[in-house]
Amino acid sequence: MAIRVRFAPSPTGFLHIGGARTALYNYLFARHNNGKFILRIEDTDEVRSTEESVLAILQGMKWLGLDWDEGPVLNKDGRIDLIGDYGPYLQSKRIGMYQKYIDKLVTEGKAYKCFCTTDELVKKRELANKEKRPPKYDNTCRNLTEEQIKNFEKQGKKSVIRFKNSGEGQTVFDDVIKGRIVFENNLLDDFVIVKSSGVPIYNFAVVLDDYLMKISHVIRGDDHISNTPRQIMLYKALGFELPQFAHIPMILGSDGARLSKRHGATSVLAYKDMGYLPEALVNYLALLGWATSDSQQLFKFDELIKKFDLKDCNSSAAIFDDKKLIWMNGEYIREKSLDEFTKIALPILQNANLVKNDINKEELENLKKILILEQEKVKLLTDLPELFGFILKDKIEYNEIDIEKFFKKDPEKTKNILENIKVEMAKLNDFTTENLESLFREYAEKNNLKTGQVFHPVRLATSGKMKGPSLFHYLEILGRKKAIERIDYSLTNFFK
RNA sequence: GGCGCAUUGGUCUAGUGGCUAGGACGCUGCCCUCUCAAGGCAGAAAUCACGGGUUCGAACCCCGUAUGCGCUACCA
Repeated sequence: MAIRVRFAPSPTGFLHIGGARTALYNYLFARHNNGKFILRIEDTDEVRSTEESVLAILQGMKWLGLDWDEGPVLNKDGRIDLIGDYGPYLQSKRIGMYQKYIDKLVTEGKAYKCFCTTDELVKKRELANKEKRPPKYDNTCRNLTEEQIKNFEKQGKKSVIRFKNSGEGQTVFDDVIKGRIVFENNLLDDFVIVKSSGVPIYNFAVVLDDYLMKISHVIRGDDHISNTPRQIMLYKALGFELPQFAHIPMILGSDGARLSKRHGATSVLAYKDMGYLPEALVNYLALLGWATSDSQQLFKFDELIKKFDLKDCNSSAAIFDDKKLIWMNGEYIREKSLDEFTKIALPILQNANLVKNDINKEELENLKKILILEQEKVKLLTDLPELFGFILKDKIEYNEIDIEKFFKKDPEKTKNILENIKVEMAKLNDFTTENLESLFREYAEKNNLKTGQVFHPVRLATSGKMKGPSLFHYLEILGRKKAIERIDYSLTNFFK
C-alpha cells in the first residue's frame, strides 16, 4: 500500500510546538518511506477557525522547512491555492462530500437524528455528574418514529445526527507506538457525528477525510487515543479499511503540565523571533520523543529522514527544555559558513539600526570580518546586536561596575597606561592585529606589567565591556581613529 | 467519578532477563587563554516511581498501588 500521511491542524491559532512536532514526524515518516505528506486544514469549528490561522500555520511549516505534497499552499498573491488530487484540503470545503455517507448511515439505521437541545443535554449531564453516573447520552431520540421526526421538523426543531453505538464488545487496535490498546464499547455513548448546522463533528470528518484521501498512517498526538475507538466504530460502520494508528506522546511544559502560554512562547514563529534557527528547532523537536540507539544528538535534515522510524519513538510525554535547544542553536550557528551566517545576521543587525539598509559590497565584506570574530559564541540570533554593537556603533556605553573594577582601582597607574598606549597606537605603522599585539606585549614587558594590566583597561576603554573578541583583532577592525577617540573619551570622563 | 496512556540522574534519552545502568543538555573543577565564549579533560548527579510476584537471576515479564497527563462537548 502506498504510504500517505497527513498533518491536520485546526486553524484556531498559530502552529505551536506540539503541532510542529506532529507535523515533523509525519513529514519524516513520509519522506523516509517515499510516501506523500499531506496538509489538511480541519476548520469544521466554524466559531474558532480563522483564515489568519491558516496563514500562520502555512508560514510556520514553511519556516521549519516542512514541505507538503498536497494541501493548501500560498500563491504569489498571498492567497491560498489547493494542490493535489484528493482535495479540497480545507474541511469546510468538503462538507458536500460528506452527505452521501451521512445518508448511508442513517438509512442503514447506523445513525439517527436527535432533537435534544443543548440545554437539555447540559442539564442531564450535570445531573449525572452530581449522581456520579457516567455522563452518557440517554438515547432519548434513538428510536424516534418517522412521524415523530416529521413532527419535530415541522415545528422547526433543529437536529443533530448521532451514531448508534451497539455498546457490545471491545474496540482493539495495535498502535504503532503504544502497542495494543483495548476499549470497552459500552463505555461510549451515541455520540454526535453531525452538528445541527449540518457540519460534521471532528471524529466523523477525520474518518471520512482520511478514507477519501487514502491515508495509510494516522500519526497524531496521543490526546487522540481516546477518540480512536469512536473513529474505528465509524470506519467499521462505513465499511472502510482501517489505517495504521501511531500516537505520539505529548510535549509538556517545565512543570509537567501540558505546554501552554504560561510556559512562555509556544508558537513556532515566536521561536524564529527569539533567535532560533529552524534547523535547530527541527533537530530538537525530532529528538523530543525519538532517539537512535547510539544516542546521536545532531542530525542533518536528510540524516533525520534517513534514520527516522516510528518504531523508535518513545511512548511517554516529554518536557520541553529550552536549555538544550539553545545549545543546539549554537551548534547550528557555528556550523554555518561565513556567507550563510552573514546572510542570517544582516537583517537582524539592520533591524537594530547597527547596519544601514542599503549596504554595498565593500561594506558587506567589512561586516563579514566583524561577524567572524564572534560567530562561534553566538547562541541566539537575538544576541547579535549586543555582541557586535560596540564595533558597529559610534558611541558606546560604559557600566559603573566595570569602571570601578578596571579604571578606578589603581587610577594613576591605569591612566598612565592608557595615555602611553594611546601615544604608541598613534605612532604604530600599520594598525594591524599583529602589530598591535606586539606593541601591547612589548609595552607590558618593558614596564614590568602583567599583560592583563594593559589589556583589560584598553578593552574597557575601546569596547565598553569586559567580554568580547580578541582585543587585537577587534582593534584592527575598529581602526586607529576610533580606538584613540574612545581611549580619549575614557581618559577625560573616568579619571578626574 | 469512569476509561485510556505513561513512569530510567534536574531535563531529553539508550537499554527489552545477566552491564561498574551508556550518551546528550545543564551543573562543578581543571587545561587552553588578553576577557567572554568555543574546544579539550575530569567530576558530581539514577535505591531504573513504590509494593508484591515469576525466575538461579529483573530497569526489562506478570499483578497491584501511587503519581502525572489525556479523553469523557452540536472543540479539534
